[in-house]
Amino acid sequence: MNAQEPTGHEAGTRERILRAAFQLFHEQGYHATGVATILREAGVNPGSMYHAFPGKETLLEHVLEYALELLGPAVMDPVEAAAADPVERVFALMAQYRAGMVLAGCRMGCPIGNLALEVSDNHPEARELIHRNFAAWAARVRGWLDAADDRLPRGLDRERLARFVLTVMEGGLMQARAAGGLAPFDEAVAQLRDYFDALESRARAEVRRRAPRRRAPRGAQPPARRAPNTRPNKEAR
Amino acid sequence: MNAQEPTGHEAGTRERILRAAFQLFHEQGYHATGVATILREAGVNPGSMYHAFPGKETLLEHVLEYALELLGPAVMDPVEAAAADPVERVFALMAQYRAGMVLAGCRMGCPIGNLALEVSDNHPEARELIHRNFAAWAARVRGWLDAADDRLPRGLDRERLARFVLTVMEGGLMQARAAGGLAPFDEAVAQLRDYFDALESRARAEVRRRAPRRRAPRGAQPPARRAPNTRPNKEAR
DNA sequence: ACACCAGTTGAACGATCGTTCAACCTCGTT
DNA sequence: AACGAGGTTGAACGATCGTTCAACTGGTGT
Repeated sequence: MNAQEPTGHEAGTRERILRAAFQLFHEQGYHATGVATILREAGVNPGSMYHAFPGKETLLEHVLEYALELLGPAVMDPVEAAAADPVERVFALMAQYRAGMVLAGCRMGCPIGNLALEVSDNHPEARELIHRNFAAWAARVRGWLDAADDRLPRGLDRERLARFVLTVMEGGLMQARAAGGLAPFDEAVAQLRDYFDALESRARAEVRRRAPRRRAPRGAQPPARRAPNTRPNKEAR
Repeated sequence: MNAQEPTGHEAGTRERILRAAFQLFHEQGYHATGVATILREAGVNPGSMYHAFPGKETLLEHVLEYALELLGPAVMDPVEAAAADPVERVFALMAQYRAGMVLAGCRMGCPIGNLALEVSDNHPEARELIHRNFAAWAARVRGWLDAADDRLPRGLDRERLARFVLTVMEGGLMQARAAGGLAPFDEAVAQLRDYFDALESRARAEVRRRAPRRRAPRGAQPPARRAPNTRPNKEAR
């Protein structure tokens, strides 16, 4: 498709518009961002933009597709590289969003979450794309939870738990922005950690009940216990 | 201060503007709502509005104060009336927000949460008021959790748990709006219920460890156990 | 040399934005 | 009856909104 990958600072018009719009929508929101600002930031004239995109609404949709493409390489891959343990990856992901908030001075938060509350009601196409972003985010987390299968309770709905992780993160970021500080986010993450500890503890109790006194039942392989203090990253708070 | 309480449909200009603005900000967001729309909905002329409020930004602040005043009588009091058990009040509160979403066709969500992500970055006064709304919300929940003292683990930070409840609700509402359906919200609430069950279970285990075999230690009063299936309201999912 | 066309330019458009203000109405007080 | 104060009226303002379009540029195919 693309002749040369425009990874550097020299990118095509379309890409420059998408980047500028993504950043500005994230910083100020969709309605608060004027087309003129996007054009100035991207160094592009109105005609060029309307040659690439039919209008501002369509631009929003393409920005959301752009965010979906970036989700893996820019968000999830670094987290997987930073933490190997599947459960710790969940909290490394939290730490990464936290770091983004610190860099921005406790502003902005999650670009998708912001747009979700601003435009999803009156814009069906955007709503669908936001939903796809959330779904992709949760699917990646769900993969980690599946990898931690043996440390979680048997009947646990891991898909639901993955979405719950997203729930906690978005809710935590919202309160952090309202408070003007990261304390609410850190506390939400700490509470989530407590919940995960409870889940792992419950799973251990299940195993104990299943194999009560080193008398292994039929076909029960040893549960491959890990060191109890396996927490590579420093806890969020 | 007020000669007669304007509870009925005949209210003063100020009140009508506040109501219309509150509803419209909730439905469409702050930037997407034009002053002209507020005026039309409130049946008021621009001069009158600018006689009551210096401008749109100040109006937003007064709307947030208005929401803070309404939080008790319109949100929390009905929940306390609907459920007596302190923990069930938490989930009755969730059910009330859920009912609001159903009435609105899975739109809108929490008025404060929406504004939190839209304006808190570029509007310090509004940010502070949003923070106060969240704090008041969590304080009320915290009161319930304090009342359930004996059913929760000893060292539990109930203030933090109350904010966590808010976190889960806001995150759940966000995903529900993105999905266009209440399933994500219901699942988030179910997951929160699971967490509360784990907490109550942990508390019971603590009590058991403290009083191992009906041999009460010094100064340990019986923990006043409740019936295990005390769940007056039907669960969210 | 010419046609062609994707892409760019920037002035200009009508609509809507939030806001202003001089005139006006409606009271209670004197 | 005269007055002043609190509140209302609605036309109008400049700024900005998202968008259009005729003219132009640079590169490619023939």
